[in-house]
Amino acid sequence: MNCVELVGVEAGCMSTEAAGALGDSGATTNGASPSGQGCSPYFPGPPLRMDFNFEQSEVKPEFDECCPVCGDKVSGYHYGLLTCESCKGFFKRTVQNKKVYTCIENRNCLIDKTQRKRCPYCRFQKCLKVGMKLEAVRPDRMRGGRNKFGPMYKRDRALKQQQRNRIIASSRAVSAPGNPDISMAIKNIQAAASKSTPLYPPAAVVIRDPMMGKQGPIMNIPQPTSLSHNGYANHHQMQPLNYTTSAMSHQLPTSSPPPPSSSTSPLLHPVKMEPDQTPKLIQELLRSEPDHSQLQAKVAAYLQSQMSLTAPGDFFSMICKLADQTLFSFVDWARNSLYFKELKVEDQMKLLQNAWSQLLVFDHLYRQAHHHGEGILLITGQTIESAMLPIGLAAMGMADISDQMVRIISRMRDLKIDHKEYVCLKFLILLNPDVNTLQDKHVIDNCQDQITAALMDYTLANYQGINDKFGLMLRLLPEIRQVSQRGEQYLYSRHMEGEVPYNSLLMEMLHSKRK
DNA sequence: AATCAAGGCCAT
DNA sequence: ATGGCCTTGATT
Repeated sequence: MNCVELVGVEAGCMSTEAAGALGDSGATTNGASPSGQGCSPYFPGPPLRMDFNFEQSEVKPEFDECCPVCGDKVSGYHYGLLTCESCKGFFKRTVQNKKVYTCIENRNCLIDKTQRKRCPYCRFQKCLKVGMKLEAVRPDRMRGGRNKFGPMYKRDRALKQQQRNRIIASSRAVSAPGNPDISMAIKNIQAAASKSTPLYPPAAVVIRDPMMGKQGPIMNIPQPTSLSHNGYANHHQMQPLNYTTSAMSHQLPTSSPPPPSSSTSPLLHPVKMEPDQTPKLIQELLRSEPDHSQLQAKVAAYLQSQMSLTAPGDFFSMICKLADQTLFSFVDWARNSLYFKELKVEDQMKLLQNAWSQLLVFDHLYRQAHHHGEGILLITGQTIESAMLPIGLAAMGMADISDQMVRIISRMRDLKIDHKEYVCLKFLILLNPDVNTLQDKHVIDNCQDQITAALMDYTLANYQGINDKFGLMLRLLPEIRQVSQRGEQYLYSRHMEGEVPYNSLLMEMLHSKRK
């Protein structure tokens, strides 16, 4: 069919058949190989088999998490929780030798893998903060055996496994034939999700800012915005949503992706250009875009259902829930999109774990770049008053990130990044061949090259007026990455203070950590 | 016998 | 002082 599939077939399916034949003759019955390598089959067809394999390979990967102290790779449970080997040793030495450290700075040093040696004071404080147990260090230094924390470790393991299963279950629900609706999966996961189908958006969706007290709402009902002339425009009529008619009536029927041309092979090397100057590959990529109005309605409905369950004024929790739902939509998009859906599940997981926060940031910034009204535009179509923005972000300790985002938004506006370019960049963020230990790195390399080539052709053909638009666009990506990493760090610190809603895909991703 | 979280060792 | 690897021994 296409390049990706062909590669996949060569690399995987053939060997699978061979393995199957071997299995019958009695070599290794059911995949005695520990972590799905060459013998992990690749099925371009039914996603069910992929999920099956996913479960198999995901039996006990406990240690793919990161150390809550420094972010390094965990080596097991140590003194109460999963930590890395070095923080285990550090904690042991500190307690055994009754060390007393002092901080030369302000007792708030950043502790990560590279800087953990810099300030033992802050490192030890962080150990205690994340919950390492002094009592687990033995006064008598007795070796071996078990301590009273054994059962706790066991419970924690079971809990983590449960969470994984839920994520897997939701993924399966999404990919199950006849049920392409991720919101169903979401509802299964979210314990408190409302059963009713709320109307969108209710007449008075108002979130009050904790900092503002009673002064006023900061989140308003959307007004018809300038969205209609950019890529977010939608060509949709959703009957139940008559509330939005005023906004909808402004929507132009967009240049919907041209009818699926009979030649379904977008991946041929020479970039084919249609009369409208859009490479065929980009047209294919556009087809996996979610319907924006449906997505907007879903997220808004979910958010509304959560309003009553969230403490009034808990601005941060609502934003987390919003991000969580957006994340689900990205996972859904990825799983159904060109290239990605053909990858091995292990690689899919790694790519998503690498890209999730960048996708959230990029999507958010792109939305702002095309929003010319007041305030911040949310995925739900609601806006947050801009007057609140600096205060809100500063209150959340994100003032510096906010500055950087404003600069990126302004550059995106200058570059006039359009929807097709947005889609390409999304793929480029997701299909990052530099992610560690990818099984099919070469395939992803190839995808990256093709999309890059198509994007360059498109941009050169359509934006001759903007000097080096292509290059400048690509240079946005490292900055987006930087913002997303700082965002992750921030989220992690809030999580440690117990302020982030638990059991979310957001947290699952945050903890999945790569490297 | 296997597991795995304690403590110990030692090159860096 | 650090941190990767080794040894130990109660629990399963």
